[in-house]
Amino acid sequence: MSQEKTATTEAAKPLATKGKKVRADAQRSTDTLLETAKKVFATSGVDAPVREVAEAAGVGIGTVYRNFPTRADLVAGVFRREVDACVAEAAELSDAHPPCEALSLWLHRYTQFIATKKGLASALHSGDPAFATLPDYFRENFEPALAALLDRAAKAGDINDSTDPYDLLRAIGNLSVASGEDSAAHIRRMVDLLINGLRFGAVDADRGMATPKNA
Amino acid sequence: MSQEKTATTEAAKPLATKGKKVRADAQRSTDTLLETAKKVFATSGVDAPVREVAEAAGVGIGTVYRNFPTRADLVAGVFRREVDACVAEAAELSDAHPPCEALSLWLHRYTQFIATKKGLASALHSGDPAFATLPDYFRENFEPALAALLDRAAKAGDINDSTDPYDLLRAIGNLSVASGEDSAAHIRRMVDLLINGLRFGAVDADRGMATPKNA
DNA sequence: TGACATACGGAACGCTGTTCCGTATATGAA
DNA sequence: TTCATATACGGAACAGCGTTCCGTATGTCA
Repeated sequence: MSQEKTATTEAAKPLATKGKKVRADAQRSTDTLLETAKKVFATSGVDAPVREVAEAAGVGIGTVYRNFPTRADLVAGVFRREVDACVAEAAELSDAHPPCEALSLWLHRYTQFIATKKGLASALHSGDPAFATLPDYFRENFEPALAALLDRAAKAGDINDSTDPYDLLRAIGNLSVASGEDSAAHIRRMVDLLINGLRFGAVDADRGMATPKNA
Repeated sequence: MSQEKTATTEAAKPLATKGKKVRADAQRSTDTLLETAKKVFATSGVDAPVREVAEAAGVGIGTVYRNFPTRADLVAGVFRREVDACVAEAAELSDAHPPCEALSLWLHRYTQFIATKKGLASALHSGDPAFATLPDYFRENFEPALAALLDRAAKAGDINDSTDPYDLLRAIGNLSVASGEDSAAHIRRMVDLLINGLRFGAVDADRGMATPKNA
């Protein structure tokens, strides 16, 4: 999404960032690296060699490691940026659509966000310390956003309120790593199935399924 | 599950196996390697070095590569074996329980099967040719098994028949890679939610949800 | 028993991530 | 502006990985 907008997201900081002053060239390197890494990862996958990112960014390998202690830190930095972007869209949709529609719309949008991060899925659970804070970051940003959407829909009587936002976040996130011929359609169907699950027993139940019943 | 039973599953063959005769020691190496690799992967993760498997199996590295052209082939071989085991259980459960119960039971069993293969999830979509046939193998074995379970439950009027077995297989498989503090409970809840989705609009709908509505 | 195809073992290769350190540069004081 | 110094940069070098290669050992069949 978007162009380059000289991204200065504060969340993308991998290092401690302990109040100290950062030299201008270092800051520039960090930004360039995040920007470049995002593209390289999109092109060659998250397994792309660090050297490839370094070369694409026009910096030496030492510079990469000075700004990101570990390869995983670089990956995590890129990830954080994209989380920010997706969360922002949640608020926008919530403002622009009716409760249940906004919920459905964002859930499917979130689905696409995750789909571009299949390679990360396994890394997240690899025990690498650089990824340790990612689940928290993920949750702290996504959960409130989804909670708001769910809340509106529940208050409107469209869904029952027995499902935890974080549960749904994880479930759809996991669902969205699916790939294959018709993965996009598959994911859409499964998310709709989950939404039907939410509507099962709701005040206004049976008002219509999320998608046509038959193929 | 099970002990060692000198496993001779025919499905675990990575090579072409073109009718030719195989020397006894080679056959033994293949079996030992699969057996050992399974344990090593369970202990050190699927990322365990090939050398570690070789050492644990008491063979040289060259032997591993003679029996499994690629590291991925070894991983795939282990995977196939475990698919066989899980599919077998599906039939057993179907014979021993009422339709909807058997379905639910196996779905949760399947969940545990997948949970031990988190590391594989990303590898499957890595484009590695050794994994290319795995999705087919997976589907060819699991789909009929689940289809039978679903069919029984649908005929009993417990669920609607609008959901494709393979869809469900993939969905739950993806759901089951979840990890974290309460991942087991989370997965259980989400599978139940999916099952409720199946029951939404069924002949005997509203006969009771798969799990208590509230926490 | 012998001959030959086959399998075995492990040194060696190329590609990773990562470390190290001499060199270059930004920053703040004079 | 000029200098001193902390900081950042670049890339050679190292360790660990998957994989290849080939001399040696071992089944198999006559």
